[in-house]
Amino acid sequence: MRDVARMAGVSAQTVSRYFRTPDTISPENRNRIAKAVAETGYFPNPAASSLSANRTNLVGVIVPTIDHSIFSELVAGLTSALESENHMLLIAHNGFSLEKEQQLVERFLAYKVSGIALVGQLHSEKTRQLLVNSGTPTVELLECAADPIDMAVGVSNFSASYEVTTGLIRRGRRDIGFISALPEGNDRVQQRLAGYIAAIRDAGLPFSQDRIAHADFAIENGARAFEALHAQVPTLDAVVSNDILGLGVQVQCRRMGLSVPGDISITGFDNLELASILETRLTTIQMDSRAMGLAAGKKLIARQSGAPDSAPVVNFPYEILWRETTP
Amino acid sequence: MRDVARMAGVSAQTVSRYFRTPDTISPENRNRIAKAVAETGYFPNPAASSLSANRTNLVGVIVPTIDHSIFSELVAGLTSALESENHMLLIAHNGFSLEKEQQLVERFLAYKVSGIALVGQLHSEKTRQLLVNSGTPTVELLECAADPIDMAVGVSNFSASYEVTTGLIRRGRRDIGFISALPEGNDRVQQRLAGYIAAIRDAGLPFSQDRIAHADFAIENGARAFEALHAQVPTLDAVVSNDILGLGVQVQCRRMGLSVPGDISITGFDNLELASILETRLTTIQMDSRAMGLAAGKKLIARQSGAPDSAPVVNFPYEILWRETTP
DNA sequence: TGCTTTGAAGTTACCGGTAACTATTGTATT
DNA sequence: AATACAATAGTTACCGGTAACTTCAAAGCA
Repeated sequence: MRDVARMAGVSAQTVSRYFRTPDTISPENRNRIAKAVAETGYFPNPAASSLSANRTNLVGVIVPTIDHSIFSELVAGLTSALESENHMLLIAHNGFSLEKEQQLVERFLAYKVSGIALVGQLHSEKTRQLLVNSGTPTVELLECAADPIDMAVGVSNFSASYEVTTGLIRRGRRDIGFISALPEGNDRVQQRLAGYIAAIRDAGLPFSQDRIAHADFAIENGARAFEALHAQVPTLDAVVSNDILGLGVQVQCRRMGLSVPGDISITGFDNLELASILETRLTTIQMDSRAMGLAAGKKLIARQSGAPDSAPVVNFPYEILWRETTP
Repeated sequence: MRDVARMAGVSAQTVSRYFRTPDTISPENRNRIAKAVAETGYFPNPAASSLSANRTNLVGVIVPTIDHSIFSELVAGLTSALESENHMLLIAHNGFSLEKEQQLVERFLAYKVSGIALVGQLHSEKTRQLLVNSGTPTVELLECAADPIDMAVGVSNFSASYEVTTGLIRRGRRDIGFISALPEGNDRVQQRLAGYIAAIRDAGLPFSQDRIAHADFAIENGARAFEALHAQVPTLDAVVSNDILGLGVQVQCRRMGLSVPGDISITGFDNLELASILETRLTTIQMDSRAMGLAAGKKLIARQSGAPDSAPVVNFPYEILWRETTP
C-alpha cells in the first residue's frame, strides 16, 4: 500500500480511503491511485484490514453435509449473494452433530466473521449464547418455527408435512407411514414428524411408532425402510417421506409387486429432479433452497450496517406437487 | 492473549509458543497457560497471526458449480482433510469461466491462503503464472493429463472414455454418439471427447460432428440432446455420456419406444446413485470424488512444510461398471 | 575452574492496514 | 470581514499476534 501511495503521490490513508470510501477523496487522487493500483496489481491485505478495523468480509456457513443437493444449493445461493459484495464464504460441515456445530461456531467467531449461516433452529444452548453475545449477524436456514437467534429464512416443515398428510387422507388413504432422515439434531425432520402425527391424530386415524422409520439419505435405505415398515404394518396404504427415501420406497414397491399409487401412495420432499424420472412421478413438496441461500446472504450483508432487520423471520413458500404416486 | 499471559504469570510470547510450539515451553507453564486459556475461553486471533507470521490456515477451493454432487463430494473430502489440521475452507464457484477463476485465484492469493484447489487442468495463462509465482501450494482435481501447476489428483478422462467406447465397439456397437457437458473451459469433457474420438477412429468407425452433442447438466437436457442426435443420425446404436445426461437419454428412449440396450446402448460417468434406480441400470464409470478431495487436502497440508511433493501427480483409478444399458 | 552449549523465557520491533484526530483549504453564512 | 463549516488530506497510534534477538540459568566439557 505504501508503494501505491508513493506512486500516486498521496498518503497511505488516502489509498485506504480509495478502497473503503472512494467518494471522500478527490477525483484527481482517485484516478492517480487507480492507475497506481492497476500498475502494481495491488490488493489490500484482508488480514491487516481485519486486524485494524476489527471486521472481516468473511461469512461462515455450517451445513450438516455438503454433498446433499439441498445443502449445496443453499451454499450456492449464499456464495452468489456474497460474491457481489466482495465477501468470501467459509464452509464447514457438522454431520448433524450439535456439539460439532458449537465448535465450528467458536472457530468462526475467532475469525471474526461478519455473518454466520446455520441450518435449522436446533442448536446447543452454548451455541445460542455465543452467537447472541458476540452480536454476529446470524441466519438460520430451512426452518422457521422457533424464535430465531437473530434471523431465519426457511419454510414451515410442520405445516408442509401436516398439509401433505391431510391431502393423502382427503384422497382416501387411511393407514399412512412416515419415513425420513434420522431425527437427532435435525429439527426439520422433527417438525415434519410432528406435522405428520398432528394430521393423523386430527383425522382420528391409526397411529403407532411402528409406522415410523428413519434412515440415512440413500435411495436404497428408503427401500429397506419401507420393506421393514410394510412387514410390521401390512395394511399401510401410504408413506410420507422425502424424495431420496421416497424414491427408494417406490423402487421397493416395484420389487414387491405393489402398485403405486394403487396399493401404496408415496409423497416426497424437496422436488429433486430425480423425483420425476420414473414414469410414475413422485408427489413432492417443492421449496427453493437456492433462493433461501440467496436471501440469507443478502440479509447477512444488510445486517452489517448494524441496523436491526425489519423482517428477521422470512417464511418461504412451499408448494405441494401432486403427481402420479398419489391418487 | 495479554490477559491469558498475565493470568498465567508469563509473557505474551510464551502464550504464543504454547499454541504454536508447545514442546518448547516448560510443563509447568504449559499447565498454567492451559488453565488460563480454559478459564477465559481465549482463542488466538487468526487475522493477527496471519498478519504477523505471513501465513494462514485458510485453503481456497474453486469449483465450477457447488450444487453438483461430483463437486460437492470433492468439497466434502477437502473439508474432512482440513478440519483435522485446524484449517478452514474458503469456497467459491466460477461457473466454468476461466476468467472468473482467475479473479478468484487473485482474491485467494490476497488472502494469503496456504493452499488452493482447482478443478481441472485448464486455466488461463495468468492464473498459472499467479500461482507459480506466489509459490502457493496448488492442487488440480479430477484430471491429470497435463503438467500440473504444482500437484494434481485426478483420473484420466481420456482413457476412461477411450476404454468405455472401445468396450461398446467390442460389444458390437457400430454407430456411437457422444453427449456431455459443454466443453468450454472444461478439460474433463474435452478429454472425454478426445478419448471417444480416438476410439472411434482407431476402430475405423463412422465419425461426424453431428454425432456429438453438449448440454447443461439436467436429466431433461439429456433427453432433448438425444432426441436431436437421433433425428440427425437415425442409425445410432449407442451413446457415451455421463450419468445425468445418460439417464435423460434412457428416459427419452423409453418415450420414443426404443429398447435399451437392444436398440440403443448407453454409458454414463460418475456412478451416481440415480444411475441404478431404473430397472435397466446405467453402465457407468465410477471414480471416488470424495477420496480425491481428501487426498488433495492432505497433499496441500503436507506441502506447507515447504518440502516438494514426492508424487505431485496422483492418477486415481476408475472402474467401468458394465450394467444393463449395454449388451 | 572457566568456557561453551543448550533450553526456556522475555524484549523489541514489526506485519499492513484503519480509526481517530489534526491540518488545510475553500465556501457559505451572518 | 469574521466566523462557521464542509471537504479533503495527512499524522499518529494501535489492532493482536510472531520473528528475531537477547537474557539468564543450568548443564556439559576441557
